[in-house]
Amino acid sequence: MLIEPADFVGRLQASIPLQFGARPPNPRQLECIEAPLQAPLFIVAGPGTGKTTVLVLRALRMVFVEGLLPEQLLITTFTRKAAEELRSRLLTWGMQLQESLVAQPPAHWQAQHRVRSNALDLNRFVTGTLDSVCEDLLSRAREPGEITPALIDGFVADALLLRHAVYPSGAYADGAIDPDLAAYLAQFNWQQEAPTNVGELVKLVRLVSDRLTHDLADVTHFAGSSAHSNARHRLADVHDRYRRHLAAEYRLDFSTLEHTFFTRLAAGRLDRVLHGIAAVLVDEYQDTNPLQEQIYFTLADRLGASLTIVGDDDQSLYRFRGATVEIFRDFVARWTAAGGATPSVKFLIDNYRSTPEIVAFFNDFIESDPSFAGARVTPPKPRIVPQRSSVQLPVFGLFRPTREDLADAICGIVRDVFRGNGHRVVANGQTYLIERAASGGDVGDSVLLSHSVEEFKETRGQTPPEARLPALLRVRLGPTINVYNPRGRSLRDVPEVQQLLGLMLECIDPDQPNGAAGGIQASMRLRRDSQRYLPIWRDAARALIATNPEPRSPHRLRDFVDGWQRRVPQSAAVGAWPQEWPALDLFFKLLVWLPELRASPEGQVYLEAVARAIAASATVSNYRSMIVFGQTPHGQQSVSSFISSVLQPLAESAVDIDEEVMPDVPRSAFPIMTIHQAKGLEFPLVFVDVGSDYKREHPLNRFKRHPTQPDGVHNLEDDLAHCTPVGASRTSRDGITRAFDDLRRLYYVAYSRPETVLILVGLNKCLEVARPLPHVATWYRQDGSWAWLLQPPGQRRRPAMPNSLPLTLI
DNA sequence: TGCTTACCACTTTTT
DNA sequence: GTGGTAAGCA
Repeated sequence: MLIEPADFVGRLQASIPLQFGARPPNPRQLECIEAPLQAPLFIVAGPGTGKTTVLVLRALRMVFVEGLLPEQLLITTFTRKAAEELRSRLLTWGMQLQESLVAQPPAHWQAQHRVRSNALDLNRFVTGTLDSVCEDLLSRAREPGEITPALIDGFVADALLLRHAVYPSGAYADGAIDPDLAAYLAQFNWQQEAPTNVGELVKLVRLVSDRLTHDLADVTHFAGSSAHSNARHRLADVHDRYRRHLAAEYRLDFSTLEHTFFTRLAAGRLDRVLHGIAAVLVDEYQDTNPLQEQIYFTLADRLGASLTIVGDDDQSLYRFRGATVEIFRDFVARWTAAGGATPSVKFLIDNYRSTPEIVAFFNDFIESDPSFAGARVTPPKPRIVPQRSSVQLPVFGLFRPTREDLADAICGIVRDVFRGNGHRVVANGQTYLIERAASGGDVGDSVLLSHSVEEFKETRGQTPPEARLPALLRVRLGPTINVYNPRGRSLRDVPEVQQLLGLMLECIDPDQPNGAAGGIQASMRLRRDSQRYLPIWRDAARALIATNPEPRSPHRLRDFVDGWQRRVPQSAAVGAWPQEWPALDLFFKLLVWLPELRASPEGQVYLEAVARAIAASATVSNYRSMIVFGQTPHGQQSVSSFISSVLQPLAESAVDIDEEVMPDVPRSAFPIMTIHQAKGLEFPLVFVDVGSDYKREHPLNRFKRHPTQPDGVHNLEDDLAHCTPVGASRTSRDGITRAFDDLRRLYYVAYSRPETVLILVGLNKCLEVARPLPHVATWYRQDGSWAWLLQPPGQRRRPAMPNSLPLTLI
């Protein structure tokens, strides 16, 4: 024992004082940190209660007090980002503890303690997402002569699924999808539409196949069901072919990675690499799937490892990828049924993030529909207890007649708060002042959370796309305040990216001497999106060239492009045009004329995505994204190769942006994010969009506010219920009810993000009583009744306005 | 209250 | 393109 149990907390406070706001861990947190290792520990932790902190401190206690080595701890979480955060805290706090031991050795220490403490290698904690840990351990468990399976990404996996399973099975033949299969799969598609092309077919087959794996389904049983018998047999065949192909080629996709890990683990083939693991700690357990649960159970069982589970059933958001909140909800029962010792259950309910008003709001929200109670851990975690003191600001509601008015109002608040002296609100005879933090508050302290961050609604007719709230904010806040919404627009639609891509295209593939547009491009058979976008990009480039942008020396943009088109060097110092030129180099040279793209945070995200697309093509294209000189076949083919392998995917929106490029959202820009992205984050000022899109009660948008039918994913769960062990626990609540549960959890996450100010925003329509717009976010219940509208006893007439608003309208 | 016509809306997330 | 709700009118 390096540290006496009683000394541990003291040293924590001394060495990591800021974490608890110079306050010792509260008694509940301490109980979780110190709970004995023998029994599994199940922690239900509400938002802002420091659950990751507790997990990290429990891990450190295991090392410094219980005497485990870092390499004996396996700690997993759900996303890469969370995993990085966890690891960084383990390292920094662990090192601070180590330093405190050097500076002030405990009284009982002898020489051996110092040696042991110095020998502790905190880098050897086994941490990561479960997938990354599985991958790592599988490759370490490799026997001599055995081939290490390679992990493939979703794009490659789908290509293999199509080629080696869907086609050979006959599910798609003579240009048509097996009608039985299409009819069966329709129920799992959103809006219940049958797949009409191979792309949609693969997506749905992937959905079912992955789910069969995640749910540990009995595939024979699945195929043998009487309903949709043909389709099920076909699907089981596709599933089987795909998995056999992957196995034969030593490849793993994400679900087979976990499954392979599980089977080898159960067969004892991983005992060598897992030897010594004494504790397994899992964060975000509410998003665990059945296969992952069995991995954890088997790990704990085979290794006799101590199990610590942390999560919040009310914050489970990942059903679409197999997350099964029931596994968390029923953990105690499932664990004991599997033969485990009775777990110790702890609740963390002290919230250090939000003001009492905000905590009361989300507490009331989660309890506002009695039908949700059955979705929660029993007994449910108690109401969250606010620990911050009030700053005398209620939760606000900002509702306006039109989207434009709403955008204006939001902009006014953001400007007043971050560029002015604060925003003053008079409501209910009171004056409230919303101010930025005295020490360096900036726009990045606020955020707009929305179901979708898309800036434009694609309308199918000829009408121009309609601007959504994020687009209106971008225009109204600019140019003084930038918006940070890199996911709001497809790369191909961003004006600056269009200029860049157009310039590249103009350089490598100029018009023919006779004036025909894009010589080589014109000769290629391009798909529809490319035919549409390539000319748009060229136009954007020409318009930019025409403005003669800075810098104009040593040469103008026009001269640069002209030089490239004629393949004549600009500088006399360079003799002839090189035999081949890397496209990436052209890309970087052109950036000189695109300062916006280089300077803005969004621009950097876009640039990274385009650069990655070019680099990726270098690995698949024959020309390695080189542009070859001359009117030769190679010269032409290198250009057409670039167009088809780089520009075509960009035109088809097949290139994803990666926000990890920006480790932190820039402080000076106004961030807009989906609620999913905001999970785990906190902001002083949060706008939650509860209804900027809904002009009327319309059936086509009910699914995102008050569903009338289950979503595809709920139907899939129902359909597979009979052939998977976890099935019955899911279907104890029917599909439509689970759809409501999901919406409630989504807005619970949104409402628990703010530290100081929460403002619900939407159109006036949201508050109408005469023509109601049912929405879970505005506290409508599943049965259609409205928690904001109380019927006074004895009165027959409904009130004209909601009369039980838990927020202050501004 | 019943009928006709105008209007509106058709995701999101990750390993 | 489609299909249902809102709103106007009798």
